[in-house]
Amino acid sequence: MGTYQSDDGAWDVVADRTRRAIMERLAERPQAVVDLAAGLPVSRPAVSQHLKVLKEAGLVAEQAAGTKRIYRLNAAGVAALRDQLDAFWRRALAGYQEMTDQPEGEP
Amino acid sequence: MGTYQSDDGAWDVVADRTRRAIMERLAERPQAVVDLAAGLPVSRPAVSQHLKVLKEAGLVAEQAAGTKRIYRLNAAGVAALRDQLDAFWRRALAGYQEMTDQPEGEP
DNA sequence: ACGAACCGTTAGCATAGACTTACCAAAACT
DNA sequence: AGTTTTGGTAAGTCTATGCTAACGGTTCGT
Repeated sequence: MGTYQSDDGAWDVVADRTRRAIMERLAERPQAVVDLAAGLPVSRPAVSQHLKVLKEAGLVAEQAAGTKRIYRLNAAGVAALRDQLDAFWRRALAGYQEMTDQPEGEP
Repeated sequence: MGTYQSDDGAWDVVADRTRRAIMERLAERPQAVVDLAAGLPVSRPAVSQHLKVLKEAGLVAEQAAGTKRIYRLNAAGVAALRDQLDAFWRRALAGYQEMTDQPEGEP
């Protein structure tokens, strides 16, 4: 009969494989949608939809350049995401840190 | 026409909200299934199914105690998961670290 | 021995969401 | 002006999966 407390929509954004791949490519260098799609196993519209999600989450920023739109990672958004994931680790390992050092899985 | 390279099934495990909640509760203290379900907005079988996933992923370990089964976090598995997520960050921010310091979102 | 508590599993359902196809708009080039 | 390139959006499909309900099994207590 409990409920959740932390509203982490951030996880949903990075939960998707394709979105993570997009982020990695954009980290290497800012790219246009067509360039991203060329390196991914999905169609261009799919990439566009993912970019929309990433943009709404503040993880990427666009910049028009002729007919192309160059997407790049948004430093602030990425940092915020990292914090949110770190927050999970801090909470998930609260009072558990001491055990993490001595890895005792069942042999 | 590209393809993915990193097979990260680890993300799927933590992608679910309920599973993350279970991990956090188990970090506080090892608990039985019924206790976990009492603190979560889902039924007991749902918790059982999530625990199965977590167990197969090596994130939790069970220990029979009478009719109850006490679940606890598995230190080794949790550490491995953390490493896998960190690997994403290292890759996602390769050659991008220098920008992270100067947060310049569009105003 | 009977009942109660705890739990895993199955079947079935329902929703979310990722993808493709198709269409339309805007900018640049010839 | 017409064509090409780029890309956002809409509509529709389909798969994955999280959930509940129902059942059976095991252990403890009386």
